[in-house]
Amino acid sequence: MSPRYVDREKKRQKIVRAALALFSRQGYAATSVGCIAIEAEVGKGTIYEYFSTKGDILVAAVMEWIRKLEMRYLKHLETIEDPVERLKAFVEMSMDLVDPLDQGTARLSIDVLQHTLLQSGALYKRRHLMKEIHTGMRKMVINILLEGISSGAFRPEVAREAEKIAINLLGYLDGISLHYLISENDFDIREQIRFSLQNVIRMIAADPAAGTDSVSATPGF
Amino acid sequence: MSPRYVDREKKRQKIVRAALALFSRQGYAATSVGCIAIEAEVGKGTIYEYFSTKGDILVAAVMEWIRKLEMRYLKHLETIEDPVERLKAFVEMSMDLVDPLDQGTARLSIDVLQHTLLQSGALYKRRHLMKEIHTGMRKMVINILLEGISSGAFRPEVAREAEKIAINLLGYLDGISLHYLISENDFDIREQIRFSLQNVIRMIAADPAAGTDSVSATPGF
DNA sequence: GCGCAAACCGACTGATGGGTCAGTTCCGGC
DNA sequence: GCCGGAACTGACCCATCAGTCGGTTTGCGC
Repeated sequence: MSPRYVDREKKRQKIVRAALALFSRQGYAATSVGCIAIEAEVGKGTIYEYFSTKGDILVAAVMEWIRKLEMRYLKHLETIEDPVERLKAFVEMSMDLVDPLDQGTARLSIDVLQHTLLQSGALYKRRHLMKEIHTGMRKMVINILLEGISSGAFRPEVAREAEKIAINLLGYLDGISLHYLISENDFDIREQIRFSLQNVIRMIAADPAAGTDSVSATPGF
Repeated sequence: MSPRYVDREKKRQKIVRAALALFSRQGYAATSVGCIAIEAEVGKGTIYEYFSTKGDILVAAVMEWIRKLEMRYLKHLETIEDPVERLKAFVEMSMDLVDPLDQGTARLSIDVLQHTLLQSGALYKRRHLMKEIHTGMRKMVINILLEGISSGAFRPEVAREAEKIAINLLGYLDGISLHYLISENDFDIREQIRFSLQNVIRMIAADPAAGTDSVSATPGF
């Protein structure tokens, strides 16, 4: 009575990773459980030893994806001292997700949206997870702002509006990225974001000149 | 030899409307052609007298949806003279699509995104249509800006950046709306947009006081 | 009222794919 | 070496649904 040993957590990971790869390549709907099994090099039945429904695989895959992204953000940001540069870095990382036109990110995002908003979606009953992710990102931005205030880089009054600024910034980044994906190369997303960020920084910076190079008096969003 | 007469265009409309209602209520994937037939009060076979695939129905429904939206925008905007008010009205209309938490709009938008971005999507081969829609909206905003400049409400330098401003504004509106739908009531979208718009207006207005009520010196996005 | 073709219909088909389960393999302990 | 049970497997089951097709209804012209 000593059963065969196997690192279940590791195998689970393998399945999740395979699923994530396929979801981002083909989308959730177009990926069958059989496909995932092949990609993960296990039998289809085995999948169901680790997950009870296809939807559960999606949930696990999405959490894995987000977790990695967050780690990347945090790791990169903590190497940067200057608050203004930090804010720029944050924005740039978001851009990097889509700018070398990466439809994988888009496909994942859209599947997440769909399954969060549809009653029949796999994430619908776990909307709180999505909320928490947003809250996490929001806190990241708020932190940058508050630390910028502490260091004197941003104006103290910013504190009062930090949350609003964060919410708007995150909304903007997602929105412009989506539009970019649809419009393909119709506009230069980096220039758009630079333009926008420049204005944000000019508004929140203690030193009005902080708005980087070529600070024309151009108005902006 | 005189066949039975029927207003094909009208019946087609009926099907499209039924489909649109169901798509916005349940999403495209969860809506079967049989369902559409019932909602439209026709036989399933009849549907295929008017459309050759389910995807074609989606295309028609989306175009109908957008057409109506655009009409509503144009009709409402032309009643407003003042450029600042016009810009505000434009933004407010966008908000009205989601604020009394309307997930129908979201479901439609997401289906559109999905089918535009996925190779297997019904709109993939007609991405140009989606682009054109974006271009149309963009032109609407640019027009407001340019007319505002003509009338002296906005600063002349705005002209140079009008397109960038429009692109960013539209991206922002879509993004913040999506976040709002996911976060449910986590933030006050109207306040967020008011905050953002206030700053935009302050930047582009010729008269710095145009930024409406309570123009604190708060920075913003 | 009759002929005819357009319009309509819903039962049927074929394919797809999520989920199951009976059987097999594997491994550690004795 | 053989027992037990966990781990694994893929053929199978079954629900769903897009799309088809043979048959029916409708209403205009004569």
